Amino acid sequence: MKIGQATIKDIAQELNVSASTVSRALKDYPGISDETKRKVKEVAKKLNYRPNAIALSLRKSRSFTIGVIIPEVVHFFFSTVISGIEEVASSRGYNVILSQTNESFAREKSSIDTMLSNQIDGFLVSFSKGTTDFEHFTKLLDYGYPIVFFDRIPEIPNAISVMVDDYRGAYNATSHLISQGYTKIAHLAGPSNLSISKEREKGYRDALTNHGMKVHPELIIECAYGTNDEGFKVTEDLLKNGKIKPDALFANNDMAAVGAMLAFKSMGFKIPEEVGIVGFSNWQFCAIIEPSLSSVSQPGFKMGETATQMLLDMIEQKLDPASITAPIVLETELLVRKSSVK
Amino acid sequence: MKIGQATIKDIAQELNVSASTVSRALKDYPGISDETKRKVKEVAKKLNYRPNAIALSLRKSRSFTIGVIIPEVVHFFFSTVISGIEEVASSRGYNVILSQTNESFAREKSSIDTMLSNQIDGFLVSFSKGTTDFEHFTKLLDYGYPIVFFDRIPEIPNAISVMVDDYRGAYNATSHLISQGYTKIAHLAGPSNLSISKEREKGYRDALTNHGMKVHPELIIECAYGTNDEGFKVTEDLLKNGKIKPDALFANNDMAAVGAMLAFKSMGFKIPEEVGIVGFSNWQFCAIIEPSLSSVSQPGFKMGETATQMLLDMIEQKLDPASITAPIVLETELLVRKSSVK
DNA sequence: TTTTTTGTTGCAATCGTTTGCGTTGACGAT
DNA sequence: ATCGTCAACGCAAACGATTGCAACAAAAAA
Repeated sequence: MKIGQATIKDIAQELNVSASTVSRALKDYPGISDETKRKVKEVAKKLNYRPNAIALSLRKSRSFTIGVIIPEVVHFFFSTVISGIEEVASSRGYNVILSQTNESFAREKSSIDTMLSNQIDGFLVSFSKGTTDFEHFTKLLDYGYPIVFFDRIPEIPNAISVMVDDYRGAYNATSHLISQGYTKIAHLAGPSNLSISKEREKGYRDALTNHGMKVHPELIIECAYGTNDEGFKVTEDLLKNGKIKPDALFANNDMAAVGAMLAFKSMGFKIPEEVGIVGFSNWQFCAIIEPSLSSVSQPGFKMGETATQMLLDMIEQKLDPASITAPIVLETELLVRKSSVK
Repeated sequence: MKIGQATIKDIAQELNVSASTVSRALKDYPGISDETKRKVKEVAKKLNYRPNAIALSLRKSRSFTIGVIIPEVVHFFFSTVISGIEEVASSRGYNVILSQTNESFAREKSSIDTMLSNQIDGFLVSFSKGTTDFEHFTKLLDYGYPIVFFDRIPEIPNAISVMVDDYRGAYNATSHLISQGYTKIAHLAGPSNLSISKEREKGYRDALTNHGMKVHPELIIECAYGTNDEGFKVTEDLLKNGKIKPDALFANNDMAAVGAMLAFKSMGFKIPEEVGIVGFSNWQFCAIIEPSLSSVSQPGFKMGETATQMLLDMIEQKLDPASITAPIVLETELLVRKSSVK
């Protein structure tokens, strides 16, 4: 009495033909009379026949399902990426199975394991902050298993990845602050084991240097969590105890930027008149807070789309992984709002 | 050369026993000598054996996978729910396959179809705004297919659903505005075909009535999209062309509330001194905008957890759907911030 | 020694579908 | 009458795992 239970055999029985004939008739194979094809299709429709994808997967060792490994779902950028992934996957007839690691290495590994048992056709991965050992990925890559990394990309050979131009985004953001006349620009950096953090910091440093300004290491502070509170605390601490008082700040992410903004405000600084701030990611709230927060927008949706297209092309052998030698880089856009314009 | 390719047969061959023996040995069935069990497990580990979940699904007609149908992923509340779903599912050994409908009825139907072919064990559904015909659900329910609806729940018999107490949330929010001395409270309502919108509007109306205030229909405006811009526009229009000028506003969702807030500000009103505002959902930005936005927080994570627990219990026959006669209602919490305190 | 019991293991079917190959019968050509 | 051709279809194995039943040996009971 279960749903969609009509099988090829049921159709076969009803018409007194063999299962093979039904299978071929449904797929318009040659060697089946038009008459039979007609009848088979008719009965199939009558019985509401729906091919059993599981049986198909078993036969073909293909599941038409891709696995997405992501640190957290409740995150504006990542949810945007997921959205892009889902759009492309479903339009190309693939299912998306989702697993969030909550930034835990152990969960990342076990997720991959269970997905492998489910005969996933390929992986879309943004690894967790806790991941420093990449053997579970390299092993798969060695076997030729299709994987596309996005946003957080590993430093391993032959890995296919899609990223945004973090360096240039950070460079532009910092240059913008400089052009506005701010002179002592601090940086709230991200976790140092993520390449995106390093790239952003490098962009920040190079922008200063290229504009003839000095880089003060004490103005670069790592925010491991990237939360509102953390941004507030480190900024407050910097203002109270630091030797150099910054008059601007470029943050690795928007949440930290907001925290910093609140800290500056609570210490009596006026934004943007006295202090300029720029964030990264362009979360939804950037436009609606007071003052509105300038930010580097990342094309999350496009990243999801691009990564998925590539993965599916690899799965369907339309794309040779060896032909991709460098990460795909998507451009960012600096959205200048009130928080950084004097 | 594919990964995880070692099958039960490979183990069997290596030890010169039959596949059945291996299967039983791995599951510690009685009737297999300890010696054999030991050897089998040893070889299994050596070959990195991983049971093929697809083959298992076919055999047992169970996929240990649940399907989640959701209007959109890029939405704070829904992403929170997904997070809760994922936590419970993975802790109980289930996979989550995700599909977003983008509020389209057609996609909702086709998603369900493909998931059915994938032998999904059950559904977690929040249907789209475009859904008015529920036959695709009732048909499944009639067959005893496990479904749990969340947040947006249908008015069909025997449906199991989890919702938040929208009525009480709205009632409390409105009462709070009244207690602060606001007298002409407007309401930005949600799409009228969603029960959550109706409940919230009802809570708003009842709060007014019970406090001896009149309900002015011209102060209730439907916002079909619930966006920032829409909230801004309708509020601006209300202030410019409306007969009654509101001095407070309760919005069906936070985005619209922010839009309204910006509209009030742009017309020169001071918040909260002259105008009080309360939103719904407690999006992340509520706490960081200026003034911070009072809002009714919905337990999204808990909703995901609860719905998933129930679904899995139904799937595993630990819960008889017939024993659930009313929707499960989760409590909301009114978070009072600056936007509504004179 | 014969029979029964017990402990281990294998055979084969099953889940739903696909597919290489063999079979059947009709028909035209010789 | 015999052969070859061809269209139309069926058989059976395969994908990987599970499981009822049968089989077989050795050990215990008769």
